[in-house]
Amino acid sequence: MGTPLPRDPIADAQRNWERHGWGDVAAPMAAITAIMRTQQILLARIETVLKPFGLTFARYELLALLSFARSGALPMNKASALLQVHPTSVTNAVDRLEKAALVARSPHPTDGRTTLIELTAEGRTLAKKATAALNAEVFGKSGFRPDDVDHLIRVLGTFRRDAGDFTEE
Amino acid sequence: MGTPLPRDPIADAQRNWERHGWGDVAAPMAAITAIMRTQQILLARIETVLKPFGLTFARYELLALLSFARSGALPMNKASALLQVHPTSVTNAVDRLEKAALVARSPHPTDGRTTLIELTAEGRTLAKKATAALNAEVFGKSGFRPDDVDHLIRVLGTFRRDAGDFTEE
DNA sequence: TCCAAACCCTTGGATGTCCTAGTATATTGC
DNA sequence: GCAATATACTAGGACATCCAAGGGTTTGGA
Repeated sequence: MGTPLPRDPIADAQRNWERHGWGDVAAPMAAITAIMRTQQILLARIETVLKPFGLTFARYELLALLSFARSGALPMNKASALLQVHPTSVTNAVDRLEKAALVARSPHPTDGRTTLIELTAEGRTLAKKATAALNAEVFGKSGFRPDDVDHLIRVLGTFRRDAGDFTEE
Repeated sequence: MGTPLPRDPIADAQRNWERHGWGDVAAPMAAITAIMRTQQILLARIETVLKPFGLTFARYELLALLSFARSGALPMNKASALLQVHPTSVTNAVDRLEKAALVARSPHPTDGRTTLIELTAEGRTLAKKATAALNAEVFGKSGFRPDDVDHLIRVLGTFRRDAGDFTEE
């Protein structure tokens, strides 16, 4: 957003940590801070691409998830688990997507507690277009070298498994 | 975050991308999604550690930044630039920190447009304690292997530089 | 059978981030 | 010197995320 800084603020922070005698954790601190900032940059790029479609990243993720569901519908709690966000965030996203006629709520046939979310034809079309845009403008231009991409997937995959995201492998 | 999933949802998404003929961008998509999720996990850990201090990550970052400033005070716009967040986010954070008597606003001596933020004694003490807690509970237990930490710092550093965060190096 | 515990979704509140103005102060150019 | 432009902060609104709490539904043990 603003002008580029003359120096890397995270490298400066790492030096500050070392200068204060926290050298043993300065590097992980820098790595974690870098992850936070990278996420911010990537999210901004994604939101920029999605804006013309009237979508935010949260809503896009839900549309994309539904578009890959075999039956075309998912229970809210399943979506919450797969997207790894709080159930209330799904409620919020579905409210807005439903208002835009991109998804529809329907009662679960056998479990009265559960609500199913289903893509409308319009929602499926928009998901396809938005995905094409993201692939072309963000994922296809990530700026990461292919080996770095593989390394990120491996390292962050291990981290997420250890953090309790999933148990496989 | 509920129970761990049986399978890695990001690996599943990558397979879905490949199945739909987007194999050329499936890996970057997975890496970027993993960064988003990792950030979410790390932020949750950080917020958990900071909660007993009555701090959020945004407010902690500001306190930490001020505690490293030589003069002990920084203009708001400088803080905004160094933290790489929107000026209104700094206004928001300062409002709350000021209400908690951890920082104080003061007019800039020569530039009437500028407001300086300064740590109070209380703020400086709290920043020190919060940093110690974060070092012990989060940065010291990141779960990343030392070589992976170095790799992350390097790869994400390049990414941030290319994204226009800074110009050095 | 029946009631307590577990589960699912929604509402309301707190935070944070950004954007778009709007106000006030500085700086620049004629 | 004064008007036009630039800069700094704040106000209000849109979104997203989480937590706590509430109401409806199902399940399972006494």
